[in-house]
Amino acid sequence: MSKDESKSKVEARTPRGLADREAGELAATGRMLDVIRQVYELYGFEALETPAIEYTDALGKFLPDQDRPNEGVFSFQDDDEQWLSLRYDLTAPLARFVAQNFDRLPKPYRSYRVGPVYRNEKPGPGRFRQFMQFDADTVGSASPAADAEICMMAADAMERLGIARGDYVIKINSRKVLDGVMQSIGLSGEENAGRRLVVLRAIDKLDRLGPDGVRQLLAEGRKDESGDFTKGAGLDLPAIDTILSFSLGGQYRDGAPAFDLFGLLGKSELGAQGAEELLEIEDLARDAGFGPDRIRIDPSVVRGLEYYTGPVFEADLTFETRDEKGHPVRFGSVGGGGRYDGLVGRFRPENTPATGFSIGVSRLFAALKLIGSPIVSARPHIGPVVVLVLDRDRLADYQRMAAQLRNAGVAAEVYLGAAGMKAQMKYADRRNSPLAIIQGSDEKARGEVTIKDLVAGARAAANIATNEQWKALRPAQFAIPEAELVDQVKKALEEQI
RNA sequence: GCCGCCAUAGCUCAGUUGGUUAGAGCACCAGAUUGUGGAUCUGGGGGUCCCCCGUUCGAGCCGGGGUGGCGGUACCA
Repeated sequence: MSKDESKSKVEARTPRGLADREAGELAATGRMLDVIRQVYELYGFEALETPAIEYTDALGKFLPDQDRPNEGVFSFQDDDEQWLSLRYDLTAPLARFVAQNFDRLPKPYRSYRVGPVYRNEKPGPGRFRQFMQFDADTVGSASPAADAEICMMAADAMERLGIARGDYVIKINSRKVLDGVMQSIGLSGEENAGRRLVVLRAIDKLDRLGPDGVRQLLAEGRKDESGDFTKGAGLDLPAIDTILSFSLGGQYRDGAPAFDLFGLLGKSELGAQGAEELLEIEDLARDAGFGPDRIRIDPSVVRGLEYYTGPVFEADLTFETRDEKGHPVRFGSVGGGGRYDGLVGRFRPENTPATGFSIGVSRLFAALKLIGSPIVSARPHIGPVVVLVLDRDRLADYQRMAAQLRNAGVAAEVYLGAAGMKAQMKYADRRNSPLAIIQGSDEKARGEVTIKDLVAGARAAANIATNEQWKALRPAQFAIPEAELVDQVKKALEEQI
């Protein structure tokens, strides 16, 4: 290759924030998704798939500036000049689908969907620009029973995935209650919308920053250890105490909240209504056997800020793990959701109530790995049986052997290439093949085939010290009559398990 | 977005005050071994020292700017 050519070669690389996933992880993820799917279908939810690309306005985003993609969203223009975007969640496309097919769908419409979503933002540890979500939603029911059902389903899914009771909790809160609390400290009305956002964000950080950090964020602001300053909400002391006592009051005594929900919300009709809905969800769950060890009210849950209108949920893993510095740290959220009564209404004359829950698939996957759930345990991917090519002019015979094995349901391939036998064995090894099929001229003359058990062979190799021994032993291989190939291969495969 | 750290072979890293043709281990390929995965030995392939500009007789090394990666923080539908 000339220098010029090497200079013009393309560098093989993945775009930042995107990753390849290989056979082992795909299989493990697939098993995990199957378990969730089974749970959701038990609850009567049906599958739905929508495209990864939607019209930008259907996703609820404003049009991007000319030739500049919208903040956080991958967007581009179709040849009819309409703006398209890659979906950034699975809820907005569902709202579009329901609105488009409103008359023929049963109401309430229960459905689930799983797939990649895309966000055009800075990737971070465990954060990618393409990642998988698993959503379930009920559209067309305003009843707290629909919310309770979603929460119970999420709890069941956690347990079926091998997360022990007590190691997870579905926390519920209500946007109405949060708004009610803010009304009670005088933060109502349009003019305070910005400060309400700051307060909500501050509450959301209770987990990570603790009460003191949140106190700073509710007051003037907080400087983090990198020196960056986050401007606070500028509340006065009594208001801060109200927010904190509310948010911290989540501990339970004898199954009842340890704080006076209604007392606090006495001044707010909206807040009282939200609280009643929350208690009803909790009652419904409890009657169905889901106690506060699994589903409980937690006033510190905030979730996203954009479209939730009532109850919000969060699936939290409560067991402790250790970060790279050895500090104990809780795993935290693996999913969340809530009621979004306004989303479908963007497309239709009247609002349609809806509630849903979304699982962050890769985060949950990481959690299952951490607790050693067998569902995601790494099982080495078993490759095909490899038929070695010793005599180049007998390729047809080797192909016939592989075909016989495949017809009997055994994954098999003929070695492709002109390499020597040693290289072929190395190849089979790298493929993690269970068996190699060998028929050179010696075997052919006797009407035989040699089957080499690569798993047993590897085990035997560990005890062989010298090259002479290695040569002499030829471990874990045996000759069989050619006609018995399929039966003997199947037998050898069964013995490996 | 803001703050910090880093960038030399596929991977992990050496590389002297700035001085010839930039090295090691691992990995990869081949031979030793007529037809056998491991071990051992021998050999081989593989580099825009992230990019550009500058300083210098001379830059992997010094200076400026950029890009990329990592970490923190903010945002998170």
